[in-house]
Amino acid sequence: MGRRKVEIKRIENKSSRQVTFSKRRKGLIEKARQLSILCESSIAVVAVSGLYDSASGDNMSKIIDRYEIHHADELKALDLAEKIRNYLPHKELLEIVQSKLEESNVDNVSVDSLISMEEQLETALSVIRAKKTELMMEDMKSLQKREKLLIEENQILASQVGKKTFLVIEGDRGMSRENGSGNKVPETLSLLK
Amino acid sequence: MGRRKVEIKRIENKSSRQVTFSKRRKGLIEKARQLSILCESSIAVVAVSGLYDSASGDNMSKIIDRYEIHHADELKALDLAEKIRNYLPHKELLEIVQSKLEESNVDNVSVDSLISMEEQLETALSVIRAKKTELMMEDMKSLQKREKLLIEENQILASQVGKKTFLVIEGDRGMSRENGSGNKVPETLSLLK
DNA sequence: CAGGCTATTTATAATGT
DNA sequence: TACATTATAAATAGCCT
Repeated sequence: MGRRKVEIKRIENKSSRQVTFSKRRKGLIEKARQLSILCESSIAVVAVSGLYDSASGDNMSKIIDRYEIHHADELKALDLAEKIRNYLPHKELLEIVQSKLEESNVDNVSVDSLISMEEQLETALSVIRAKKTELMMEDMKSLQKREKLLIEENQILASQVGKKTFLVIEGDRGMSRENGSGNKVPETLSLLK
Repeated sequence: MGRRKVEIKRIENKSSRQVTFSKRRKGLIEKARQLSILCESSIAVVAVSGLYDSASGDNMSKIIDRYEIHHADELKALDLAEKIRNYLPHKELLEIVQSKLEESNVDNVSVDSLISMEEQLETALSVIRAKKTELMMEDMKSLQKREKLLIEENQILASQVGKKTFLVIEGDRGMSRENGSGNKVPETLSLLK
């Protein structure tokens, strides 16, 4: 529907991608709205763009903040700050089209359809949660791997200077609870201090 | 996009509505899929059509079954069976487009975007839940109202025949737990038995 | 009713401002 | 960088089978 036909594949150029996202999102929402009115249905559209731009350092802190990482005792991460920079924030949006939900009267609205929607959203939620956990676990593993390598390297260096190796970890589970909002990434870990 | 322009308002004719729902639903899903690929985003579309056809009597029983009604002690309903028939089932559907969620690697997928999506679905859920509760409350109120009228009427009749009025309620909270699946609506209440 | 078929309307890609 | 324009692709309303 434009000057030329476009292939459906990832748009590499970042700004074009952003522009297309805005335009098509608008279209999608409008279509959902129309459908909900025309066919008296309840439609939810949840779109999260995966635009990984403009990193802010304490994003990961917030994530850890909000979600207790149950493998925290395995999280003996080196250079958490660098890792954090790999987590890029995103643009997000939520649109819920619920035209029908407003005009209901007791006898002809199906409570059951709302219950279905609830259940379906629950299903969507569990998919999202499962994927989130999986990705976080992957991150944990890669952190552990890097840590292990660095510890080894460190031990070699330490033996060369005839000193004992200390690994000092601050925070861990509770570290970003207090200073997680708006500040720079705290120095969470010091090696060989 | 058709032979003529259509106004965006409820389609009264049931079968046209159904046809339009199918066609436009398909279009909506396709749009969502394209957007998710083009812009590397995660999109969930949840559509519940509000087609209130083909009533089955124990629908309400199932609802009550699944959801504890905390106002059950107010639920001194008369003729629950009739009420149940006002709850009509529906067609439902769920489509989750998650093309991006599949091809992630640790460093360039935003865990945070998944968390956002989770949070947004939670938001959508609470809207749905709130509406569900509201509708159920409305139903409870109307049941109570009808009950009150009937009790009054009943008392008048009773006094006319010089008898005392008994209101016997069976089940209540737990009533449909055991026999809620596939059976006819149980006689839950007897008046003046 | 489900599945094609076009005449049209609508969405939007590229471009202009 | 964001917003308006417009040529073109895509969606779909009404028909038809």
